[in-house]
Amino acid sequence: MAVRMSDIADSLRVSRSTVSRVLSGQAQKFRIASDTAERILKEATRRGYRPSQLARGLRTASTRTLGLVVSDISNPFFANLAWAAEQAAEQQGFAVVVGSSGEDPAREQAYIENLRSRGVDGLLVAPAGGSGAAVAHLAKLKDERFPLVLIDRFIDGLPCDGVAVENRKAARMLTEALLNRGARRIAFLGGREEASTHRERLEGFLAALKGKRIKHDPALVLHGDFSVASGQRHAAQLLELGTPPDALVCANNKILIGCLERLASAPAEPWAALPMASFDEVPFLSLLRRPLVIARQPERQLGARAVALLLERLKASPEARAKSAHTERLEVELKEFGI
Amino acid sequence: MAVRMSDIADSLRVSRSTVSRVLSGQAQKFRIASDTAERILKEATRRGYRPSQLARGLRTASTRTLGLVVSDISNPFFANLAWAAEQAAEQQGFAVVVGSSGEDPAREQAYIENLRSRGVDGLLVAPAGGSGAAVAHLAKLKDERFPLVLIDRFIDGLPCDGVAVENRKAARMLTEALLNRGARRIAFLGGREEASTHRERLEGFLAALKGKRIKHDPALVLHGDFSVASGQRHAAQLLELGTPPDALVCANNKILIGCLERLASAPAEPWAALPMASFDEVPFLSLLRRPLVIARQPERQLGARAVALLLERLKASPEARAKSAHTERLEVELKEFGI
DNA sequence: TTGCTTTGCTCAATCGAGTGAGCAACGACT
DNA sequence: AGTCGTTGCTCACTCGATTGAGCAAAGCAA
Repeated sequence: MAVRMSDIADSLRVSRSTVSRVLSGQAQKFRIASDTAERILKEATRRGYRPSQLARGLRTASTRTLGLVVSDISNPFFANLAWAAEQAAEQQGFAVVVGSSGEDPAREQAYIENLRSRGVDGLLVAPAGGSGAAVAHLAKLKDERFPLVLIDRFIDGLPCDGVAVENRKAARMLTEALLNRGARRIAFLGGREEASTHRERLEGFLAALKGKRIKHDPALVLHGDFSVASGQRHAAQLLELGTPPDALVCANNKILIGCLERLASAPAEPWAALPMASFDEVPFLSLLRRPLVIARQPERQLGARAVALLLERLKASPEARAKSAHTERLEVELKEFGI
Repeated sequence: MAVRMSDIADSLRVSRSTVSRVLSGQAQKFRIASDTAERILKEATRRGYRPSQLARGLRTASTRTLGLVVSDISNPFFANLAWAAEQAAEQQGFAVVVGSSGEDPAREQAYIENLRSRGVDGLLVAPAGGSGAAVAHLAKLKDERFPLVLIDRFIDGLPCDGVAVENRKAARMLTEALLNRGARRIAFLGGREEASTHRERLEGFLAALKGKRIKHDPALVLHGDFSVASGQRHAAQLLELGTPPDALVCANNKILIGCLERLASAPAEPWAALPMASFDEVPFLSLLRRPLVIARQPERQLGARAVALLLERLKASPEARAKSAHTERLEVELKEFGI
């Protein structure tokens, strides 16, 4: 169906090798007459030749493709991350194939297997997280020296290249912003306990309280997953409390959304004007007329740096690939909303 | 590096053909002794054999992969669509590779070329739209009888399988909802003029006005693209108007977001309580305390139906592929918010 | 004329899996 | 003993591109 190299070779009465060399820009190196090269290029364009990446990948063991597995593509944070990664990769002539694990380690593993059998040259993974069996497939990648860069989240005991934000510091700053407003009884609406982002953000939260010598009420520290539903459950749980909190910290945007949705139908006092802090942006937070602090993660930078790290590993010699893990932490930007 | 068929064949002292036949479930058909088959399966599992999709795809000219090109993956509408398509395809043993064109026909074309050279069996495309050169690559696909299903948007003069919602009807219903609230001077905040979604929604809007014998003010019909920035520009433009509108219809969620953001700093009268209607959901619309009607598109159904149509075409014989285009229109669900 | 270099290509193997054709061994039947 | 059918495999080509090795022709020098 499609035009092949041999079609071009045949109709120009040259060998496939010559065509291949011209089309891969090696004409000079192999002293192909510039006249021949020109004819080949012209013919290739005329017939709309498109090389089969399958054949090329099979032969060269490289597809110039990266795999990206995020935990939830419907979260704009990851969508933007994916977009940024794609742009960064494209500049180096690499394509990116994106998959979403839905926070399920089994799906994540299936996706990774799938991508590898498709011959991706390297992987970017925002791991669903966990430990033991849930991350065994990631450990295996590392054993096999398969180029892997973690993004957004890390795995305990798996030293590996990776890029994430300063979660601890950011959470601490968010919490301190609330403390400075006079809050003393702050709740933490967390995500998946297994996720490093959850744990680091919780640590930052606790550190801020400790800094002000405030003992925290364990009933105010909640976890679930990073979903809207989880945010709703958290809010519902807080509404049951005898003594309500006087401020909230949400571990990500979806939790914030769920929480706000649930609180909408709560008694105005004290819930309507409760100061809140959260990671990640959400459309029109500014319209909510609520005291709100947001830690904006630099998605574009995260994506671009992760791709850069991965490409660096790809270029490195196999021996060099065993070198120590290089992890980067990017700064967040704090944004204040509301009255 | 990875385990190959011949590795298994060698260590079991059988031929690669036998291994291939066993692993592809053709053991019965080729009368492979069940003992041999068992040994092969066991060895394959033990060594963690993962077939090379590159080699397989090259040989069989099928990768059991579908390509999906959306116009903006950072829009949750498309993200959900992609997710739904992926789930639907997976059930039939197909994988989906997603790409985002960013509403740029040239990027869209590049993406499609790329996916085809990677050997996808078929394509789902939400076209950036336009006409002439901007859609020539889609027309070419059709000429070549390459399996293609449009999704969300159609192309004028390109009869082609596709799935979208009842845009006209939905826009008309949205507009009528505003008219029933007493609005008489309604503005339409559109998207890309080239997109069929824009045009159909505009038609529905105009039809509703006509139904009430209201002559529309051309100054109230705006277009740009389907972005937040565009929504902001639309709102700014309306703010300049001598006679402000008394209600708004937005062509999609991003325009709605941009518009609301811009209106936040507008004089309360009459902007604060302006009734609005829009396509697509956005988080916590319910919290906005604004009269608001939303046409929710059934993303899951859209994705699932599109995949079903595409797989149907794939199964069809090449001759049957020339059969007339089959387009489906799904119903939207209207949701009311606000006071 | 012989020998060497340079130019400009071609040959053929290779990547990993799929597949039509074929074939040896064995039992059964005439 | 010869023929046939069945069982259980193997052989070798193929997909489309890449690549090391090799080779004919032309140019040039001795």
